[in-house]
Amino acid sequence: MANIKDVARQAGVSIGTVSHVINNTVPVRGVTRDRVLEAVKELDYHPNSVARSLQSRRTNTISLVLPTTERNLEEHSYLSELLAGIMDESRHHSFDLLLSASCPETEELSIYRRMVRGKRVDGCIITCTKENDERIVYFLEEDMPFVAFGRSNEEWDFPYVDVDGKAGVHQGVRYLIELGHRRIGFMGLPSELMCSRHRLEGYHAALEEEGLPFDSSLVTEGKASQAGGYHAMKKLLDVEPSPTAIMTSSDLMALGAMKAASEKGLSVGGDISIVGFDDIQLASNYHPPLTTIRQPTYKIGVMLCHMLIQLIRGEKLSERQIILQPELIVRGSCARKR
Amino acid sequence: MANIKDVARQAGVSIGTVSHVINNTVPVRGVTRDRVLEAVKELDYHPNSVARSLQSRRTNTISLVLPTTERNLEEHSYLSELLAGIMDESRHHSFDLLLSASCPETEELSIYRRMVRGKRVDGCIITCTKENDERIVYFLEEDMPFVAFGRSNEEWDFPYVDVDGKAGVHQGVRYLIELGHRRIGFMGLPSELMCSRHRLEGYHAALEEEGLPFDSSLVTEGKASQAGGYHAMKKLLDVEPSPTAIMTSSDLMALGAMKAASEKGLSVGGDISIVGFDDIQLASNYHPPLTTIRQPTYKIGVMLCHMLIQLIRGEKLSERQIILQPELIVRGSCARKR
DNA sequence: CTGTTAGCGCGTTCAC
DNA sequence: GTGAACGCGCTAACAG
Repeated sequence: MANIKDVARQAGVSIGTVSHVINNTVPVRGVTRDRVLEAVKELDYHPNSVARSLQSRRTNTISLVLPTTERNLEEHSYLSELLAGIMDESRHHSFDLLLSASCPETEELSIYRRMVRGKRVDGCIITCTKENDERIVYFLEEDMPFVAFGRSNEEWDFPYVDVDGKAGVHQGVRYLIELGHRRIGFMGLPSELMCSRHRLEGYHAALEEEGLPFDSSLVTEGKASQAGGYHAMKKLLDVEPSPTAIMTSSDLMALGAMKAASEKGLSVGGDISIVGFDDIQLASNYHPPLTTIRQPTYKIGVMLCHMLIQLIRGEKLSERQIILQPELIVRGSCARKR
Repeated sequence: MANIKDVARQAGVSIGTVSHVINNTVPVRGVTRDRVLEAVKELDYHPNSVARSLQSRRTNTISLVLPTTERNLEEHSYLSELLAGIMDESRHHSFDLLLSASCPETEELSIYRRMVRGKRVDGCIITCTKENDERIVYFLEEDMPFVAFGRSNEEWDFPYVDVDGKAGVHQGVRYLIELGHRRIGFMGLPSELMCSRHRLEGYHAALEEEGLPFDSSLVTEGKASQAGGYHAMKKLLDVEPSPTAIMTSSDLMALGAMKAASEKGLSVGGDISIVGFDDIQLASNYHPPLTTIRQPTYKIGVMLCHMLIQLIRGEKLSERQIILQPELIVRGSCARKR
C-alpha cells in the first residue's frame, strides 16, 4: 500500500512537497502540484490517518458512551434519533464516531481512562447524567473536551444540552388536570439520574399549582423500558383508589403501561389516560396514538456534536449551557375524566 | 501527559524495559518490574494508542457502516439489538467500534476508502447487502477483513451471517393459510436488497405449495419503516377483493400496517391478520401482540463481530457462511379466517 | 535480563 | 518553491 514516500518518488519530488500539496499548507508551483496529484491518483494514495494523528495529536474522532446496565439498549429509546443527529453532524465536520457502552461488569471510568489517556479520541459525549457524576469530574480534571446530554451539580460549570424536564412534566400533568383528573400517577426513572429529579419536580409543581394532594403511593421508580412501565403500571393499578391518569417519564414506559392497562381491561384514552415523554417515532403510530412530551432528540444530537467539535477546535461556545423547552403533543391516549 | 519516556526516567530504566513490562513481551526482573509499575501508577501512565497503532499496524477498531437513505435510523429497527450484540462482543475482545452512516449526498464507497486505505480500522461489518454489492467487491479487492449481515451474489465467497428469509416468510404464509386465509398480501422491501428477494421467494413458495394463485396486486414494495408499512397497507386495502391477511417483511412495517388497518375500522387479529418479521422488543408488547418471524438479532451481532475479529487475527473461521433459521412466534395479531 | 536504536508514516521547521 | 531532517510515542530487533 502506497505511502507518502512512494508518492514522492513517483512524482519525483520530496516528501515535504507531497505533504504540502495534499494539505494545502504552502503554495506549490502548478506543474509540481499536478505531478504530485497525478501520482496520488495513480497509486490510489490515502494518507495514513494513524500516522497523521500521531503527528498532529488529533484523532478527529469523538466518542459517545452509553451507560448500560443491561445487555441491550432498549432503555435508550431516543438512541436512534440521537445517534442520527450526532452522526450527521460529525460527518459534516469529518469527524468519526467511536461508540462504546459501559458494561455492568467493569468499572465505568476505566473505559473513559483508556479513551482519554490513551488519546483515542478528541472529545466525548455522555448521556444519562447523575448527581456528582464521576465522569464529569474526570473529564474536568483531565481537561478533556466533552459535552453532556443532561445537567449535573449546579455549581459545576460544564457544557451541556438538556431538556427542561420539569416544565415538560408540569405541562403534561396540568393537561391531565385540565381534563378533570384528580388522581394522577407518576412513573419516575431511577433516582440517581438527574432527569429523574427534574421530572419529579414537575409533577410536584403541577400538583401544588392546582392544589392537589401528593400521594406517594402514586409514584413509582423504574427503568425507561417497556418492562419498567409495565411493572410500574401494575403496581399503580393496585392502589386504592387507583389513578385515572398516568404521567410517565418515557414513551417506552408509556407503551408498557398501556399494555398493563389493556390487560386489566382498561381502554387507554378512555378509562385511563397516559402521557409519554420523548415522542419517539412510534408514539404517533401507536394505537391509540400517544399523547406525549416532545424532546427534539435529533436536534439535540446535532447540537451536542456541534458544541463538542467547537470545543475541540478551541472555539468559543456561544452558549455553554442549553436548556430546551419540550412541547406537549396531544394525541389519543388521554381523555376527559368520566 | 506522561509518555513512556517519562516513565522510564522516573523508574530509572530504559524505555525498552518499560515497554517490556507493560506488554509482558519479555520477562523482567521482579525489582525492576516493580519500579516500572510504580512509576506507571505515579504518573498515571497510559500508552498512547495512536502510537501503538502506528507501530503495530493494528487499530483494534472495527467499523460498522449503516447504509442510510434518510436522516434517521428508523428503518434499521433491529439496530439497537444488533449494536448491543456487536458492542458486547467487541468489548469482550478489547476492540472499539467506529460507527458511520453513509449519507445520501456523498458517494457511498468514499467513506469505505477513507477507512480502508487510511488504515482507520482493522475490519468492517456491513448490513443490508445487495446484489453486485460494490462494498463487497471493494473489500475483496483491497483484501480488507469484513463480514456481512446478509448474502450477495452466490458465486462470491465471503463471510456472512444471514437469516433464511425465504424459510421465514414461507412459515408465516403457511401459518396464515392454515388459518384459512386465501387472499394473502405480501409487503416486500426495496428490491435491490438481497433479503427482499429471499422473502419474496418464500411468499411464492408458500403459495405454490398450497396451490394458491399469485396475484401481483397483492404484493407491495417499500421501506422497512412504519410509514412504509402504513402506505403499503393503504394500497393493499384498496384492492378488490381485499386480502384478509398480510405477511410483512419487518415488524415496523407490520406496526404501520396495523395502524392503517385500525384506521379503516378493521380489528387486527380479528378482521385482518398480520405477521411481522424480526421480533423486535416492541412486538411482544404491542396491542395486539404481534405474531412474527423471529430473527436472533442480538446473537447475529455477536456472531458477526466474533467472526470479524477472528478474521482480523488471521484465525480460521469454523464456518464462513452461516444461515440461521428464523422461528415463527405466534401471538395475537392473526386469527382464523371468518 | 536490560539498554540502544531503527523505523512505523506523516507534518513541519529550516535551510537552500 | 522545494527538500532534508527531526520528532510524534511506541515496539521490536539486536547488543551488551
